[in-house]
Amino acid sequence: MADVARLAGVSSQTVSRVSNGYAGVNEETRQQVLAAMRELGYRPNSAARALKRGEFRTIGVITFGLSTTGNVRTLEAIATSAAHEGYAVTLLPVAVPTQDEVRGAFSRLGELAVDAVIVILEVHLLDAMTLSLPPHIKVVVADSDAGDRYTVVDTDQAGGSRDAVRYLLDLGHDTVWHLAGPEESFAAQRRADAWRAELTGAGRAAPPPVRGDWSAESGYRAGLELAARPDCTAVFAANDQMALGLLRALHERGRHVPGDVSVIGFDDIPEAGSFLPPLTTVHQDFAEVGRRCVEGVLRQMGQDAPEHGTTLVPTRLVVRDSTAGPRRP
Amino acid sequence: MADVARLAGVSSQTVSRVSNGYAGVNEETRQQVLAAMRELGYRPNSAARALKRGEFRTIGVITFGLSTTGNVRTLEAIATSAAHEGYAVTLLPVAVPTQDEVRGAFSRLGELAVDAVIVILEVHLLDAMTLSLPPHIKVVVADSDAGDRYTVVDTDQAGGSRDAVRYLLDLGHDTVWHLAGPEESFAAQRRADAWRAELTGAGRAAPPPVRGDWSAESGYRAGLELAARPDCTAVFAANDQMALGLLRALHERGRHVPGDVSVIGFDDIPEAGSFLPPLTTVHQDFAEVGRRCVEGVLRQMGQDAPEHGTTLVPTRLVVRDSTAGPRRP
DNA sequence: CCATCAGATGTTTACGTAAACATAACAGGC
DNA sequence: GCCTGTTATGTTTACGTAAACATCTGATGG
Repeated sequence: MADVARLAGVSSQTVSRVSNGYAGVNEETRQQVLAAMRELGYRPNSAARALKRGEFRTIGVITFGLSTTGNVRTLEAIATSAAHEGYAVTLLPVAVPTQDEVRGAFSRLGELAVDAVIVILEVHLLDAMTLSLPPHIKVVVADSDAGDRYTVVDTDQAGGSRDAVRYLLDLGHDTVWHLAGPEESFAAQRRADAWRAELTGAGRAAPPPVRGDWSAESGYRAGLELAARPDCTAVFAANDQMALGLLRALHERGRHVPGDVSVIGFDDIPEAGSFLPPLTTVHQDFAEVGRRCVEGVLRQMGQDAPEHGTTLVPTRLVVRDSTAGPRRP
Repeated sequence: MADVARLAGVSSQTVSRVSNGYAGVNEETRQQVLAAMRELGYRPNSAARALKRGEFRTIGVITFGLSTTGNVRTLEAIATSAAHEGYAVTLLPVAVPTQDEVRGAFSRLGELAVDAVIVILEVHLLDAMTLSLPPHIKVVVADSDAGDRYTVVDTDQAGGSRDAVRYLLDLGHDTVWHLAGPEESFAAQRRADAWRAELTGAGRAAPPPVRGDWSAESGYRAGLELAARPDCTAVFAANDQMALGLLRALHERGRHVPGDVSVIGFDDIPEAGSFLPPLTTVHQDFAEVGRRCVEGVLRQMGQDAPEHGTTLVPTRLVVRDSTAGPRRP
């Protein structure tokens, strides 16, 4: 900066003003400074800036694995929104979802150049580490429940699930089976609860849910069980990957979809429309979730006190070819 | 830091020494300083550190969309390896893959707190922007060709493709059709070239390739074309998503897989084993690619001059149920 | 018994920037 | 003609850290 100032024949402060787009700089001077910057290939040093301004213009994102579609799409939206607001995004991967690992991520975070954090993690992993966060850092939690402690942004898991169940009931099925996600998952929990609530509300008996771990493979195994039950004519799978495995199992066992069994998934991954048959599923607006996370974080940065409360992003049922009315004898 | 020093009754320099794990500090003093740190909730300020040390311990990753499986898995591996080496990862998403967008990302990068960059992008988007990078920043390019200018880490696209084609030929097919990726993609190009080379090498005629855009939907459309050709008994799809669409098209047209048509994909996405039928595919070791990217970047940071040259990560053919010998009349 | 040296700690300084304050030049009003 | 206010620019300082250098203490050996 000093070099630029010297070359342009001005003070370093004027260079700073130009570099920050300050108003009160003579146009002629401004051009000279800009020319000097170009000539010397000047780049403002962001460390010095951060030091001086006391903020990094960076948001940290803690997430467990980028393996699940949802996390990735949310992350992408976060990165895009953040970039749009002039913020960078720093990634904090948590290798294994244990308390220790999460604690480690949070403590690394403590010495990281970050103004705020967005957490995409199951809440039960989050409990212990609240304290270890530097107090001025703002937090938003995605896809979890902690509305009493943090700002939370989440897909309307319950609404989407109820829509799915109701759609199947409206088609004439007596009841709807559920291929649930892993027990530890809050999202899985919510989807299962809503499924049960909707059935109960309609006066139907809820069959025992079958549990998977989100993977297509686990959906296949669960599907083999379900295929063996002739009274199973409709299944609500907690995500599309498991639905894929389910479709394979049903196919192998000669149960036709949607003739014999209707299947609905959750997420609407890009491939869902190319399954055999194309999958009816609950569309999640991950982009919106990401956007609102960034929004929440920025809003908090404008204030002094943290917020709490939950924002729900609505879902939409996408009807394709894996659902039909039951075959009546 | 000054507060900690005061409370512990030492100089700030000693605090710095403790905070950096320097050897020559009396154990007793050390404990006092640590106690003071705890009491005051001291966190080293990373901006000041970066300013003083002249490095950020951060790697930037420029990538177009996180939509494609490969990019994400590579990114994940990069983040994990980097964390392991004490580096953070900053994400620079490129919204639309145009020269302008990429140029924008690179210029944002210029003022970003980053020591090195890993670029996961098709090279043809990269050409113009070489200059705009601050000279001291190290670059590694993944999944692209620029071995003459940068360090490149890539999957052995050619090897994997040749394996796939040879496997199909060995099963007895006369030739292998190709469902190619988009023209602009370097990876697609390489896979197509290798496919053609292997066929030619075996003295077979290469049928005209059908082009998709990586999406399952495009694979479906291409599949409808291929299904109409009775002489098509084996297809090598440039990725698993397109293979999925292809399977659907073949199924709809009553062409049995693998009875009538054999299909091989590329990537080995987690769902590939749950396709109908489970997909034979070329496994890519994304984790290894990511690891080597980080390694390459760190190696360069130890040196003054940039490197160039290409590292290839081998692939592995995973045989499942979508391939078989041709049905001989 | 003193020179020498190693270990432990303190002092000074600089990293690059921008806020706060200071200065200079000039225009307009009385 | 002088005071006031505005605009453009310069000077000083502090952000939090760590390298370089300085100092102090006590031990060792000739």
